[in-house]
Order: sequence, then structure tokens, then C-alpha cells
Amino acid sequence: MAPIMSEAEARVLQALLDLNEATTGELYEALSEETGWAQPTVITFLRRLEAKDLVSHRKIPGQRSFVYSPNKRGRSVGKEQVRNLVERVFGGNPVPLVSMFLEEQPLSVEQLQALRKLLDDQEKKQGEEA
Amino acid sequence: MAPIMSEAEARVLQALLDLNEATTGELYEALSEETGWAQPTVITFLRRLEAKDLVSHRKIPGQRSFVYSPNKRGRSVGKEQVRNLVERVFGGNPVPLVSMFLEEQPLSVEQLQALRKLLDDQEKKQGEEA
DNA sequence: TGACACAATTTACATTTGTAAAACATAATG
DNA sequence: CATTATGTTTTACAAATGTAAATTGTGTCA
Repeated sequence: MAPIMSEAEARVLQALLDLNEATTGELYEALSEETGWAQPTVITFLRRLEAKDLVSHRKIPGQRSFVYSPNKRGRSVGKEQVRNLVERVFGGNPVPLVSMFLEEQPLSVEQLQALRKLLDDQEKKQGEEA
Repeated sequence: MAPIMSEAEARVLQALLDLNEATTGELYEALSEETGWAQPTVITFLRRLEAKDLVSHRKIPGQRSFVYSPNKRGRSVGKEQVRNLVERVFGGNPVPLVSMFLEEQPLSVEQLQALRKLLDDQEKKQGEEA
């Protein structure tokens, strides 16, 4: 029942996903500003992520630092977490979830449009099945 | 940067929210089945939640066990967490979030309808402001 | 080749989390 | 009132998390 990964690990993984692939140095660069973490700290989290099989690293010949990349599970674990949390908080129902967003701040026209399209497509598919 | 509350604490708080208000015994009942926790375990989590000011307890005269209830922050902290996580994973954009749900399993007709209504209301409101 | 720079690994340690046995308090009951 | 339930608090302890200093390894450049 332990969570998949900790806050801090999630931050690092997120940064890695943004960069798609990065050396420890690049990740350190990307993170230290907002977090104040030292480089060994970042590396520690990377290792812990690797132990959880969420990222991998490889050596580039003639290159001191390692290159890390997220692996399959690492790419989807964020969604997995959202899923779980929404399950807990909203019983898995996306309606109150969307409602929450609308309460907080109005969506842009594009966002509204995109959502409508999603619903339309969904309905179309459901129609076909009949 | 520590998370607001742990997994286990969240479970207890959720159970409390479902019951709206409950004695430790009732919470123990509600939780032990799925979790296997002993009563002192549940109480420990309640105390930790109380330390975080998410719940309170009071004594009912002529009643051995305490009654716990969520307080204001406790009622909204779940949303707060969803908010944060969605921010991290989807950059705060609800569109891919909804998309994720649709990919996983089709929504019911009622859910689709409800979502449409939300979007309509939103658009109406936006129209008025012009 | 020696010294320098920079990255990786080891080690460390306080805090939080998960879990509950043991001890303690107290209302209920014979 | 002594005993028994039942609930509360204390205490404990291992594992996970947050954080990095100190140490070690290794390209790089004079």
C-alpha cells in the first residue's frame, strides 16, 4: 500500500519526461533552481527511480555523466497516480473532477472546444456499437 | 515539499468523509476489512490527521469513544491534492485528463450528458461577460 | 604524467510513514 | 467494589523519504 514513488522522485521523473532524456547535469540544472537540491540529491532520486524500474541510465562513450531516460512504466506512472487519486477522491467519476476545474477558473475557448470534441467522438463510437 | 498527508492518512480521512462524522470504532469497522488495520493503528492516523489540522475530535458525555469529524481543510484537501497532481502530470490542463478517462472506459450516457451541461453552462457564463 | 575538474558512489542522518504491542483509563456489570 | 470490556495513550521499531557531505573515480589539460 506504499505509494509508487515519493513527491521528490516524482519531481525528478517529471523533469526527465519534459526533457525526454537527459544527463544528470542537465537534470540538476533543470531542478536546482526551484528545489535548491544539490547534484548528489538529484542523483539519489534517479537511483531510487531506477530501483523502481521507472527510469534507466546508460553510459555514452567519452562522456563523463550518464544519460537517463524514462522507461515504459515511467512514462505512464503519472497517469496511474492521477487515476488512483481520482478514484479515491471522486470515486472515479470524472464529472465532479471537471466541475472542480470549472469552478476554479474558466477554461479557454480552445479547451472547451477540445472537450466537446472528445465527447462527440465518444458518443459517435457508442452509437456505432448499437 | 513534503506531501500534505500520507496514503494511509488519506484512507482514513476518506472514510471519515464518507461517514461525515464517526467514532473511532465506526472508522475501525469501516476500514479494518480492506486494510487489516488494528484499532490503535486507525487511532494513530486520526491523531496524525489532527496534528495536521485536518480533523478534530470531541467527547460525547457518557460515551467512551471519541467522535471525529473532518474540518474545513480536511473537506477540501482531496481536491487540493488532485489539483496538484494534475498540475504536475498534465500541466493543469483538464483536456488530456478527460481524454485519459475516455481511453480507459467509455462514460455512461448520464456522465456524458452531465459533462455537456457543465460545458454549456460555462460557455453561457462566458457569453454574459462580453 | 600530475594535478585539476567534475561526476558518481558511499555513507550518514534526521524525519515521516506504517504498524501495532503493551500499558493505561474508565465505564459497565455482577 | 472487583472484574471485565472496551477504548486511549505510550512506546517501539522497521522502512521509506529528504537531503547532502565526504569520498572515490576518471576524463582533461598543462
